[in-house]
Amino acid sequence: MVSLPILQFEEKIVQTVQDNPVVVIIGETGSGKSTQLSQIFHRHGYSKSGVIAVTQPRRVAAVSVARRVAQELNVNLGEEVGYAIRFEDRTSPKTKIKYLTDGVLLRESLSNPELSDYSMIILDEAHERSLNTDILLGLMKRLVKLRPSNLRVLITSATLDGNKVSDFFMNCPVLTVPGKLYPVEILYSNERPTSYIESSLRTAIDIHVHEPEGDVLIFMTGQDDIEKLVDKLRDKVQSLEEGSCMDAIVLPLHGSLPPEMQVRVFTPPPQNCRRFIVATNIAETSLTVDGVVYVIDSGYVKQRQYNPTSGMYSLDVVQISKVQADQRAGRAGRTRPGKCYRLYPSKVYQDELLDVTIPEIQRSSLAGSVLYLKSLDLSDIDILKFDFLDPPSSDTLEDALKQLHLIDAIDTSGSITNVGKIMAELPLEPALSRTLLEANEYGCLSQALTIAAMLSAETSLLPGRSKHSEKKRKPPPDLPDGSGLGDHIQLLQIYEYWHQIDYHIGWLKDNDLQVRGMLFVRDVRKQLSQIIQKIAKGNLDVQEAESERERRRDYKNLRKALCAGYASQLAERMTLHNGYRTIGFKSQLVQVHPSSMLRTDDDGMFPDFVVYHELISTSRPYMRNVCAIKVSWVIPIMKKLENLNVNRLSGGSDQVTDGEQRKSSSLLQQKNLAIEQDDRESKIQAARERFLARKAEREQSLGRKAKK
DNA sequence: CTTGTGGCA
Repeated sequence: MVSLPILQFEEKIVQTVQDNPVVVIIGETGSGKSTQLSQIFHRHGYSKSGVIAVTQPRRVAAVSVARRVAQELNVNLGEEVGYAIRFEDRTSPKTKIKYLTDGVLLRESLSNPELSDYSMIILDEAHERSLNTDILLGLMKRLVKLRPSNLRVLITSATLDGNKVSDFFMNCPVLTVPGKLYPVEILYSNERPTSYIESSLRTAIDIHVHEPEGDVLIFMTGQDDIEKLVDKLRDKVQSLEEGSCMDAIVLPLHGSLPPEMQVRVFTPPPQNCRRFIVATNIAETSLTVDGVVYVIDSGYVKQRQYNPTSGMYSLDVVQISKVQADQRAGRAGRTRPGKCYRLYPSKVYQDELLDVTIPEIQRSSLAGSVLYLKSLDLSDIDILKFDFLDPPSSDTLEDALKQLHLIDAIDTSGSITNVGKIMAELPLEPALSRTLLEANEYGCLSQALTIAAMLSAETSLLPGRSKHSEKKRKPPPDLPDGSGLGDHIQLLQIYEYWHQIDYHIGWLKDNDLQVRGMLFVRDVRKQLSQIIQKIAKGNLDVQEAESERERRRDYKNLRKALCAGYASQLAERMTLHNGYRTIGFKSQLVQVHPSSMLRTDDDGMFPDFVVYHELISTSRPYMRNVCAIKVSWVIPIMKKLENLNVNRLSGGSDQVTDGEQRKSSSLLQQKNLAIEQDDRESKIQAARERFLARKAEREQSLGRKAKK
């Protein structure tokens, strides 16, 4: 503990912080910055005038670091040293050092914009550049001007962008604290491999045969590649001559692995046995595997990116940045000197890899973040000019404004509305928070809460189609089917059934539903209910009786509420086939994702209009999680689209550009088209719906009986 | 006719 490098710099750090409102600390791995900085300033009296806050990008980190600091100070966790993460606040009035996720700090800033409880805010791991960290960086820049005398801000970062952060904070001082990593020898390939699975395999076996003991960590891009390599590696290791080298264990490691499989990497291997851990970038920062001496770095990573013009996400394999490459290499030097095999030439590292990873804020939809910033009521700030360390493109900001306007969160001049203010208080995507408010008007809040919670679950809850299993798929054993109306309704029905059987875990397992995910959903739903009750200052019906629901099997009100929430995520079916054209974004042809529960009518056709939760481009552009809606609900949204003026939303000039004019006239055509369709098909549509509803009811009651 | 890098309120 005493040997932590950072303690040798204590006086220097304290002195610098005393003289400067913002200081950047470059602390390499093992410097002890996460546990020591807070204690240093606690010792020097900074906790007398307020709490010292340390933010972490991840919940496990906030908890584990707080635990360690409490131990080192020999106090009970939750008293002088505490932490706060979603669903769990372990702090008390005695708390002087508080570890929290940056998401929690953002929420706190909503109710107390000056964050007056804190005398010092330490943004740890800022180089990871999470969306939340980036917003906090912008807020901190304002806050130190508001509280120059009684707030100190520390930002920890990586070597490669310390100066950039310093520039952002008016050339604040940068202190570098060495780490405690052992040297890592970097070995490059002569050329880029044609298949990096094969290349990883060769390198791994080479290490196994020729290098002394020590575990091998291999970075791959995703689950598929990991499974392939794990299989090949196991085969190869088995085929090696008995006694020619030590034993080997091959372990996969990625986020969709069940927790009990993930923790296997924490049990040390038996004597004279080498472990190969084949991992995604989860092992870059989130999980630290002890005993790794060799790292194999493919040089690639999977990244999700957002296209603001089309509203479409894609998951692409891209080259890592130098920061990531260095981070990966560092994983080999935690216990003793190690080696890192980069499966690309040094020239690629030098010339092609970006210095730092493109921050998340430039790769995501910003509707939620923009709403958040608007709700802070920073009167002097035009959102397009908000001072970000790396500003998002104006396309992304305009897209966010447009989406927010379509769901009534901001008015035509871009100011936040009362509806928007309430929405911002809910920890949800704007589409879902808007749905909740609308559902409350229609008397189906309880159902909407469930859907919002289900869609908040980070990973997919439903069973995926396993590839190696037989092709004919069995109908899902017990799962409801959304009455054919789509995936939102199915998610609702699944949760409601689980609720009825008292959250029985066995039922989840029997139906391949993720237990962890569903428990998370239950927590989220509870939290959302509490927040919305508090906002309404009254008794909202968040736990509607089952008998009530039974009478409305077509979920009409609920679907109407979804339509309001997803006003910017509409699609219209093509006349002759089941493809859809998106409305609102640059119009594109998209398909209903094949996993969807949306049902076709007797002619094999999907509904004329749907809302979708997400556009994702994989093998083709798909809508994931769709819900059938009626054309009459769409008309008012079309009208709004037609009158939309993005320039005004962003507080710019009122003049309509040529481009805007063209856009709105084509929207007008869209609208007319929709009305024609309405006339032609409304009767048929009504008949279909009645039919579907009846059929669904029949099936529902049949399903129930069969179970009993 | 088929997706899931990693996080967070």
